[in-house]
Amino acid sequence: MLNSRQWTILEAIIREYILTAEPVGSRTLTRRYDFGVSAATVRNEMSDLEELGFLEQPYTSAGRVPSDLGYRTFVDTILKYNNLSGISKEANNHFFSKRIQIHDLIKETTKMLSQLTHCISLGVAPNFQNTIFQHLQLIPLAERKVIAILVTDTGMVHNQIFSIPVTLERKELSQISDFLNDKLRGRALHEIDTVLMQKLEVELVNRYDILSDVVKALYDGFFKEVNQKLQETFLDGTTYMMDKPEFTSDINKLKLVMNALEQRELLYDILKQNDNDSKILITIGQENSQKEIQDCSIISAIYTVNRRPVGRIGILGPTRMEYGKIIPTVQYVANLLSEVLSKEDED
Amino acid sequence: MLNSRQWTILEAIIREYILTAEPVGSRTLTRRYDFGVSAATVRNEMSDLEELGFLEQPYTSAGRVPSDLGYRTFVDTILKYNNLSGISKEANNHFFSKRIQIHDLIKETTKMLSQLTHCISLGVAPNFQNTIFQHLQLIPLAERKVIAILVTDTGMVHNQIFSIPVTLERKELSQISDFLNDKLRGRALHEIDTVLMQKLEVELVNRYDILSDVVKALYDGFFKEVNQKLQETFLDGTTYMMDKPEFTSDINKLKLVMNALEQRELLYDILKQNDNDSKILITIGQENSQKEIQDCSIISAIYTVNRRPVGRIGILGPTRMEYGKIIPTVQYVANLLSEVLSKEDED
DNA sequence: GTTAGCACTCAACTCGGAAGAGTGCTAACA
DNA sequence: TGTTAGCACTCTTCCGAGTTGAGTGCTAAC
Repeated sequence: MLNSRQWTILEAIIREYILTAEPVGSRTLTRRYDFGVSAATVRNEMSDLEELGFLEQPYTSAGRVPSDLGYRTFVDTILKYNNLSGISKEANNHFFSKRIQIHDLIKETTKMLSQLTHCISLGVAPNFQNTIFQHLQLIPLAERKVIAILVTDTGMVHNQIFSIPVTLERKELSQISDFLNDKLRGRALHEIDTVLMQKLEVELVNRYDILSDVVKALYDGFFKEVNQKLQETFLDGTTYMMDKPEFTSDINKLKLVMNALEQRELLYDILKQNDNDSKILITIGQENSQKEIQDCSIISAIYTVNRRPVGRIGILGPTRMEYGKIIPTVQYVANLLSEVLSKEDED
Repeated sequence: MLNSRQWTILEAIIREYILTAEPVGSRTLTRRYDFGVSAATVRNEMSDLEELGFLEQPYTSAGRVPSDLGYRTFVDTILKYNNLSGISKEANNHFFSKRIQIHDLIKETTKMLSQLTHCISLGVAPNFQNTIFQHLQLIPLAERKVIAILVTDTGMVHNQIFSIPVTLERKELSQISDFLNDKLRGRALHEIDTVLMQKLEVELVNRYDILSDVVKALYDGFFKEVNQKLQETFLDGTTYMMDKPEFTSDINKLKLVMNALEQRELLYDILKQNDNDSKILITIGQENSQKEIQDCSIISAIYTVNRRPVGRIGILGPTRMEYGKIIPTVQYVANLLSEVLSKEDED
């Protein structure tokens, strides 16, 4: 589609614009890059590239700016030829050495990611639907209040407080825990559905009195599909955006983006979208379905626990970003996180 | 110190400035308020008020702006005469009805607070040093890994994963849990100090082998003073600041403030400072020890669990803020939170 | 196909003047 | 003696005109 010279020029324009955030003109470009042709020729090529949709002109007689399509082809190319400049090795495992709680771990990881990329970092806690039931413990908390603690194979700990119609002794609760542990240990959480729970409920009621409530509460709290929506999301590095010219000029743009991100559901959708196998996911500008962030690009990567994909971590920044550096950084950090999460069991 | 007319004028200036964010001059003031004297007289009074330090002049021949001292006296007066205009009753218990997890509860509460006040809201999770040990449960997680779950009287659940030199069976861990529960139930967490733990350790070692590690890990994880520093802090509504003229004009100011608040320690210090009995704490401008936020005021209130103060929740905004409305709102929300936290045990 | 040259465009900057809000001072008044 | 009207002065803000400079598109020549 594009000849080699057009490629060269397009790439140069994008690199230049990423650096300066200023529309780039034919003159400046030929001064800094040697294409073996004059500015006039470059001018003609740029005109063609605009016609083809790779470039845009903010106004007549301004320089050119890459369009979403321009960025997209740029990104596809560097991904294809793996033309990714090495990432800064600032990312160090030291971060991870002490932390063990998943919650804090993801929090710290997103923080690190924003520090490395100078973008807003996003993260979502592991989807525990894919993890495996290991142990359940019911503990009386107060009159008719029980806390249920669920431990999964990945070392994640969830707890849920709920009310039951009668007060139960520690011992009775233990018996129920034991019963459930017996039946459920080793199962993936998503296997634990209504059918299975109802079956258990029936068995239980034969043994204990009014305890369908317990089972119901557990099901609602831990296993129900809907709960995925409630999964915790993380956000960090918003202040970095205040250094980006695209936002400093118009604080309202930034406000829109921030407001959008503060809605947990939206953030969750962003990180959940297209949750397919593609390890790294890049959406540029208008490719994002959310209007508010159509001036931004998102780069996210899957992280895994014991090779099972359980969540995403990534960054959001202006479409003008250093894709060549940021993409491998996101990938690297996601890998790091996967390693730490999978290693948990050793040591 | 100030005569009645000076008070009236000072108050009018502050109200006017809070509303408009513009320096207020004698002319505009007399047009909108009737002091029974002319603009010239007001001018003289304003001059005096400036001399006394209650007002400031951005530049010669501009209007006057309240100084920190001005705001301070204003706030003290409305506090003294309880001249607080009622808060919007938007704050509804509905928010609270479903949530039970403390973590989420504080999160939602801070969110609500920022929505009500249109300021950045701050919160710190309950200080569990003041809460009472209720139940400890040790559960094996994996080879040589144990998870400890601590439930306190306020319904807070803490968990901590740690390694031990040998692998222990569920039963053995249960025995240790039982032993510790027996010894520690009913004690306030801050009572559980090195001395007590060492005593227990000695007893334990007589019964089980190498288990001083367990005790040590528990101590480090739950009871050590230092852990207070790690207490979770919450922050919400930062986007509201982007509507305030004092920040939109200079985005760097906002960046400084945000950067400061993103440091957990600093935020923690802010909410911990002067953690005395004064239920509501107001620091205005330079009264804040942190340089970055000396253009801001902080209003925070203690929240309690069963009448024991355990944390603070509050807001941060530009010194020019609607003290008359915000102070009672913060107070109200803190009370609401206290109620919910204390009620937990019923229902 | 490439290039040099030229006319044209448009944002960004600068400068000066006018407007407007405000002050401080002085002199008169009750 | 406190209050007020008037006036000169100050300083920011706004606006418009002129200038600059980077950039484009077109044309004609190589």
